Amino acid sequence: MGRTPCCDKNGLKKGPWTPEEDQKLIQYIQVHGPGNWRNLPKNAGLQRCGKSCRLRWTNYLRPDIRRGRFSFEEEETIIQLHSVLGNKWSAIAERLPGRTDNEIKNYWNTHIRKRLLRMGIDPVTHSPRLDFLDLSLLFNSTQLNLSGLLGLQALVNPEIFKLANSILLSQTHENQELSLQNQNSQGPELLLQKLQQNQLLHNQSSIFQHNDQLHNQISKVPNYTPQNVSSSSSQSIQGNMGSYLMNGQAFHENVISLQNYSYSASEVSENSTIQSLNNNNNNNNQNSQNFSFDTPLSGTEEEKESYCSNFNSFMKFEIPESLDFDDLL
DNA sequence: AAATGTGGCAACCGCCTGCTA
DNA sequence: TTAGCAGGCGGTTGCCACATT
Repeated sequence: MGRTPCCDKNGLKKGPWTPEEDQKLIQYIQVHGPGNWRNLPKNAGLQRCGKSCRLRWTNYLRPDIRRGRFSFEEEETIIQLHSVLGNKWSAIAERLPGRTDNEIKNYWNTHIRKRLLRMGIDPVTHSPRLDFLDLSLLFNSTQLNLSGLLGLQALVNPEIFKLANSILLSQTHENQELSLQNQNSQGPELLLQKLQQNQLLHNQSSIFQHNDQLHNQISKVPNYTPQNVSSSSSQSIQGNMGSYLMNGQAFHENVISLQNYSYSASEVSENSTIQSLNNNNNNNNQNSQNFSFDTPLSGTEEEKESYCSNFNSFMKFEIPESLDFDDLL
């Protein structure tokens, strides 16, 4: 009838391991090898549960464990794998030699997750967050094409948004040089000039900023009135901008520097389960017709964090190829 | 200098799956 | 056949160190 219990939990020690206990465990496994965790504590002279021994060995004492700071490559790998596998830490750990699932899980929760949030990326869906953004402003813009631009790159690049905003303000003041009638063909050039003038292209570390800052800036854009949004025109501008930004810089058009880092809303389930990556942009038009923008301005933190999955197909977002997360902080 | 807050991480908890007696 | 355990896994907790007030 079944196996006998692995251990009698009464009287067994819990809590942090002492160096002496570590030494006993190491010495025993060096002689007998890992495994048979049920009998290991007794044989090794440890007052620990076999489960605790296994955990200590696999997460800390194993000789092949790499300690220390995660490299950028490791971070990138983790993000990529997480976008595919979700919280399957053991599966992710298999692809990161020397790293344990526990270590990766901790690193995700304490570093990467927070950084993604600061960057305006939902760590669950790996899509942009617009938590506090009043999206109606974007859709109601009189500056159709520019608003499309704002809704794309600018959502993760407040500097570009500032620039676009300044253009709008210029137009408001009847600055003919920045006539928005020419935005489709000349807007990107003007933007580029502005960008270069402001040396924005040389300030990679300022690319991502907090959403509330973005929201504040959007609020400054004057005189919005309703107008349809053409995703194709948005794509056009985005493409141009992508080209400009890519020119000698660290952006990839069509996203995905942390490779294939682009999703569409239709492929993100309601419970934020990651279902796929590597989506092309063909779904953008149809997806943009099916949105429900119930901005959770008064929702819980979790709701706010998971919000935005519906917004993905409206926009692409980009991550600098050589982005160093630490530089963003 | 002390109190309080925050972040990082090791370890535990509880559930699930597969195995075994 | 099946009850029940071992091992594995993800989520969570709690301690400690450091930062801030």
